[in-house]
Amino acid sequence: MANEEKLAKIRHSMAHVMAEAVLEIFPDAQIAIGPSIENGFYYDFELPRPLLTEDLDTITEHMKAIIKQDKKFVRKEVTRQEAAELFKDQKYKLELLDAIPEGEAVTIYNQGGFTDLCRGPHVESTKELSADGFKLLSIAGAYWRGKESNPMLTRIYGTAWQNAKDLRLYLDHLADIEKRDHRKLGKELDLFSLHEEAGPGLVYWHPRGARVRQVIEDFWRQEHYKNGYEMVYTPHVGKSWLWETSGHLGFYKDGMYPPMEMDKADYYVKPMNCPFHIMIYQNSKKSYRDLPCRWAELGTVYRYEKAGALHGLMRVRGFTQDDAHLFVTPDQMDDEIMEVLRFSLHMLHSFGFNDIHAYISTKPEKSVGEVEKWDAATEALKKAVEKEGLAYDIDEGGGAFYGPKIDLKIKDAIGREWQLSTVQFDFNLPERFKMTFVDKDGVEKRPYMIHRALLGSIERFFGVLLENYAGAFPPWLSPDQIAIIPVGEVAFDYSKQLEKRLRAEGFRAVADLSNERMNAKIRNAQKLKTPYMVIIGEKEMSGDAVSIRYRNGKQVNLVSTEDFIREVHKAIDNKEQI
RNA sequence: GCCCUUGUAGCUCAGCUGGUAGAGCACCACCAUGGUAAGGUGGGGGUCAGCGGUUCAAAUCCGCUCGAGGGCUCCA
Repeated sequence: MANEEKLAKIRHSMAHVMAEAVLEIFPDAQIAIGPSIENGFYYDFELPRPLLTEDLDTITEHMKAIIKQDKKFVRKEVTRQEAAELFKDQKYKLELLDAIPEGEAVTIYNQGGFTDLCRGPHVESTKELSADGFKLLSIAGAYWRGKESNPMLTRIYGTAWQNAKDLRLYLDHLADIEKRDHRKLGKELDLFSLHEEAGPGLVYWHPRGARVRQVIEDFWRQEHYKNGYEMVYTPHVGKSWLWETSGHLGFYKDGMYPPMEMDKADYYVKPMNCPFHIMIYQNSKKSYRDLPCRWAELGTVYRYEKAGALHGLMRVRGFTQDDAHLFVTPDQMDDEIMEVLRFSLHMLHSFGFNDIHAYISTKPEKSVGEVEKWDAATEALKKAVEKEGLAYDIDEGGGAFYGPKIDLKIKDAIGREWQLSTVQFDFNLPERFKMTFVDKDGVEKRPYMIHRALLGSIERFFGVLLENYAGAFPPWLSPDQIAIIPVGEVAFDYSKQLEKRLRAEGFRAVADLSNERMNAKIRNAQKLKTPYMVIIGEKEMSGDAVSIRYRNGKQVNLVSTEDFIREVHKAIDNKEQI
């Protein structure tokens, strides 16, 4: 922790050094804000011209020179008038000064050639900064104070560490992230594609990607049946009545694809599945005996995401939610929430995610539904999280206007967090659709409605899996599980028969009978990250055996085919990574 | 939506300050029949994202549009 504080000081000080360097190069620059952030720092400027990547080199040179001068960071408390005088040419600083609450001390830091309005803290001197422990990474635009209506400033991002070695490690980490990029892997492994000419943000699943998706979906359905859910299918479009009733046309219209007119009615492509599930609920009068209803659907929805927000599979315009809605009586709520949470964890664990953190979001200022309901629901969420012994944070006031929620974030193989599961109460839709059930006392009451998605969306989840495994899926998920590689043409027939035999076992096996040398076939299977490559030559043919080459390069020769089949079954059944 | 960057063959990319396009991989054909990460030879394939402008001449310069990348904002 002390180390984190030290790094934060280094990074914040580095931001000041960068500001000084930028002012040396552009004396007329307006400086805005420059904090330390995770792994580094940034500073926002208003510059006389756009920055080029080459400028980063120049700025870096200036920064190194400043660092070597062993400049002291001197803190000083000043009056507002003094500060206003000091920053009279810096409009953003003056705005910041105005924003400091009356009565609070105004402090400045000076490092010789540069003074900044800043509350600190900083290192004592630039000699504590490492001239080769930092790197300027990128130039970006950022709104002044994060407001879309404000001017766009130029932000320079950098990373800074205590020494060159730590910087090296971090840059290696960045390279690792780049290698794992699901967009790149998706291309290399021939899993999916996007086609701008056919519509941005819409995903095309290739055969190899579709195989993985099938495995995920089959598993998902099977587990849902095991856990008391029913599957439903609902339409992809609905008349405006549906969206007016749900309220989407009122507050979410911009997020929806525009309407199609037919028979004098407007039809909208669904951005959510909920109203459709409610239609099923409304189809008959419900008794407390019918509840809880647990209805699940892999529902494909379309949303108009802003062009700038689209990102590979992670943020798209058409995606499939692994959705379910639970309609429950008030006294079923606690148990149902606990079950949902338990089930979520089970699913995440099944896919190899064991480092899970929960975030509970509570009632925001603007909300619908009675306070008692909010309290009861929030309490149910907390109890469930505590019962599962999950680490959790509470985001006070961070819930949606219609109900509190739990989000689960997992950590992937290289420590990045991804939000997958979400469990949300909804006090809005049951009201709007006037949903009821008849309770024991014969009185019509409102059911509680819970939305939940365990994997989030199939597209995004697939992207997370891809990055987590760096494309090397464990055998149970791998598009191809076994590549059969004949040494020469004499082994082609045998290889074909072996392919048949392995497929009969349920394995995704493919014999490579192409006009290539064995070396090239191994290389190709290796590039596709196929977990098992089995080599078939005369020795194997005569002994009903295979020689296994694992994708990690490990080699086991002349294993009996029966033993190999058992081994693969075991790995698949146990969802092992190899 | 905004800022910066960017758009050359299916993929990865080269093409200096303007003179009507190249490589490797992939694909096709032929030869080679091969024991653990690319065998050889030949061939086909591009209105240089689109539209407009400057110019004798534009992949190259300028403008607009569309898309992509990195950010910001947004993600009820």
